[in-house]
Amino acid sequence: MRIATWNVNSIRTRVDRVVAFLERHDVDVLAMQETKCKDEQFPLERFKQAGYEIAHHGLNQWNGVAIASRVGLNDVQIGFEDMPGFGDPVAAEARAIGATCGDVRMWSLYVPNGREIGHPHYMYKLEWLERLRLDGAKWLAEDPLAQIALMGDWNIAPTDEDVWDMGFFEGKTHVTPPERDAFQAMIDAGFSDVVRPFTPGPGTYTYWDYTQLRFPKKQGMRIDFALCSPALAERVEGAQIDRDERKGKGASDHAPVIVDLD
DNA sequence: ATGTCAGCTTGAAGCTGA
Repeated sequence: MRIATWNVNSIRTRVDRVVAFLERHDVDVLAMQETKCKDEQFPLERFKQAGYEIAHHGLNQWNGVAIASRVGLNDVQIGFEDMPGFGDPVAAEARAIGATCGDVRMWSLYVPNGREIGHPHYMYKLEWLERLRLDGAKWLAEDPLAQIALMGDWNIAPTDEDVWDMGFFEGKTHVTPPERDAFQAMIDAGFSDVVRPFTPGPGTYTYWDYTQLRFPKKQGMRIDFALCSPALAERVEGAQIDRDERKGKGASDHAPVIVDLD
């Protein structure tokens, strides 16, 4: 089985590219982030024609997460237990959706950006990650053999190798110790980065800012991850980052990350 | 931050978010 994750940065703008990607790579399950639309605006029919079912959660033009599957799509869950909200009034955002696809419990996750160090959104990001970790640890405690894939845009570069220039990120989010600690806590809870062994760095990224010619200059960040439970990690046979999808007109600023399971 | 995007408001250009 082949699973993947991709921050598509608007599914309505990107649907042609996304469906072509699924077919080109023969992907069974895709976790999408930043669909940027409400449920009724999601281009369901295009996926259906290609043979995929969709579970989508979108509340407005911000965030939005989805799972496309051609191997079943069951027990859909919107958000996780005690997932923090944001805003005034505080409300849950469309940042997490889970579904069982074949024998894998898939999650599409869009971790809050954080905006600036010390910003309320930064505190929200850390709290969101902590609650996700607690829920994830609980799933594994309940079933140590659970096959769980936490797929998504984590908005964290876990090591200095994961950004093009640490100097540039001084005083910025995505690289701060509290964010990195929160990411490491997911690893310590039992979810491992199954892509890195197949895509070593330095210079291996999944995201390049649209501005300043970051992509042609190879100035990116590695912030999109597939974190797998122990039982699922054992099944991983390969992984790749499809950098080609960042090329050309109409590209998302993120590249898809693909994982092969036995 | 924005030599870039995307979506919304609104009726051409400004705002938010990334």
